[in-house]
Amino acid sequence: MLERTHLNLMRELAREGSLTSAARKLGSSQSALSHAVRKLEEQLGTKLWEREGRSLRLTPAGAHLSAFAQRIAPQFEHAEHVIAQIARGERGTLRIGMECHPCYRWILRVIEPYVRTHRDVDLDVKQKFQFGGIGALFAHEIDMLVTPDPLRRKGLRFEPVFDYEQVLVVSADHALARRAYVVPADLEPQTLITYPVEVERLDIFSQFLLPAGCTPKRHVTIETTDIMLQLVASGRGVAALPRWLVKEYTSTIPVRVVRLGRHGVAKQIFLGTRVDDAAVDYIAAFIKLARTTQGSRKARATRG
Amino acid sequence: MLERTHLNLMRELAREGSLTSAARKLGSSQSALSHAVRKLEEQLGTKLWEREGRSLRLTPAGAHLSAFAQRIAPQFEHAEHVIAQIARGERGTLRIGMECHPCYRWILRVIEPYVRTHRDVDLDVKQKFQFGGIGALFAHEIDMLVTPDPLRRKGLRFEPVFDYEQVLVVSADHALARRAYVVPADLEPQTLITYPVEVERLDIFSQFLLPAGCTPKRHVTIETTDIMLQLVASGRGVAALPRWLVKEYTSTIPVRVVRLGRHGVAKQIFLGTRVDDAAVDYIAAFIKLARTTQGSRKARATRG
DNA sequence: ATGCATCCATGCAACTCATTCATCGATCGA
DNA sequence: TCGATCGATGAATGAGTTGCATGGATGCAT
Repeated sequence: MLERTHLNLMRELAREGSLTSAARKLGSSQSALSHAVRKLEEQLGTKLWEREGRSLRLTPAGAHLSAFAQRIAPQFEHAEHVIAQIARGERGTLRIGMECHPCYRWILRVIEPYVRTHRDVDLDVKQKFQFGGIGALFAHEIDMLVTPDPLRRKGLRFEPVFDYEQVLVVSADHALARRAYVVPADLEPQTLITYPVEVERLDIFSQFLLPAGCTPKRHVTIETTDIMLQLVASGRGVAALPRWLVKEYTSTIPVRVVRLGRHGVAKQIFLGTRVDDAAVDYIAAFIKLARTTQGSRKARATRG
Repeated sequence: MLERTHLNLMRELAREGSLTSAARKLGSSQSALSHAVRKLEEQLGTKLWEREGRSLRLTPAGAHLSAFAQRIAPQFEHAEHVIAQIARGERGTLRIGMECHPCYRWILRVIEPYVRTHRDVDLDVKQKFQFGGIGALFAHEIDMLVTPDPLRRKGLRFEPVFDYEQVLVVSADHALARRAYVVPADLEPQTLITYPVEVERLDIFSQFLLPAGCTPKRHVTIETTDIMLQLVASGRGVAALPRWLVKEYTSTIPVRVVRLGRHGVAKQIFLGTRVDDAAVDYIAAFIKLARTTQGSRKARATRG
């Protein structure tokens, strides 16, 4: 069978033109190479070199094999290099999973500087998981889960990277627009607009309305943040979104934000990873970058 | 060092998902594969597979290596296949060298059907040689020499494949146009047009004029047959060309051909090859095809 | 023409390395 | 809980590779 050693042999022999010098280059003996060529020729059933005086000349079959070696051998070397990089955690694929709509928008702020400094890391962002984000993490379907709901499990690690406040969004001329804060009962006559996910995963329900036993008059769902805010601005309903996310739109869409409850609804974004990957450089680097990115814990601390 | 066996191992292991079944496919034992994986992992300095219950899962490094194997292993198989074809003479590169202008035109007739039946043979036609056609043949610069001047040398074989007659070409209204044949002295008042090669290689000189001690009034050279015949047609001179070659133009250019001497000047085209290559199928096939191609010996024999 | 340096080929001995066998622990399904 | 199956491991075996010594061939220089 054609082996890699044969490729190196053919390549060096073609380059040097003699067994003796090729042997020197390959750190072997002339005899070993002579034996090797002979054996390979027997295996392939054809001469590869024709003895020409006291040097060698490639046969057509040898020329083909030599060209093959010239093309393939460097790929082996490159593959070994890349695998060494992966082994050192300098290169890899970071597959990020999202479990909340606003997370996507936030993670872009981290990804942008990350891809500039980690050119050898391929990024892959997924949003749908058959068995939920945690399951995808366990099944190695993704390497990092961006979520506001950490679920402590053995083998996983969740790191808070971003504190934010979930607020109510209303139109500029809404009756609640000038209130310091709203209470759950204030939302009972309202139409509530949310992303189309299970109610249990909506903070406005799980952390605000349901504990008080309240429900809005109507509940409609919208995929995109843009359109959601357009509807809110036109007075068609109210929504609950991260304060920082709404801030990105207030210059173009006339909406106001109001605190949910006297003390507000505090949220965090967590990055979930497998503890096995704690030593992987480029994953640790992403978490570190996320922590120090604008709008993260640190930035907010200086603001508060 | 990453070897081809490792490629097959990774490929089969990734496909089968278990050492045991991969071992069956590879005709080896589970133990051998286990040892091999372990050793490879030590060499590369990284895990390639993570034990998952009682099956295996690829690590990032393993996934990369597996993808590499998936890409490269088939190329090895293809290379072995091609080399086997070359060994059987079913595939190769036929480098043909030309030593005369009309040869090129004639060889096209042979090449055309040849490339249709020998799709695995690359053809290469060259016309300039540092040390002459014979030298190029010896130096393996070409594999076949098309020439009217065979030079018997040890290690070379020349096969006549085409008989033709060299004739004088004159304009339709030329004084010599109606002669049955011309003698050397007839050309002394003429302007002779030839290809731009050494006089020794021009049959009209070496086989007709020089033996009789004659020279034409003027001697001019032209690269292309087309223009040469145009000049002849306009009465600017006479030329000596193969009869079959002129015949290809007579329907478009008004010229006449006249025999050179009472018995004509007979010529042959030879295919020269190295005797070492006599067993190479596709070279032998070319010679055989050349012999039976229209306008060759056989065809001429039927013509009488 | 002759000697010398250099090249490749080859036989044999030594050794390296991959493979196998036998066995163990772990896991999964019945 | 038992049995089947999977991968891991250690020791022994043997095939295959390597190196040494040597011989024959070739080309260059004297």
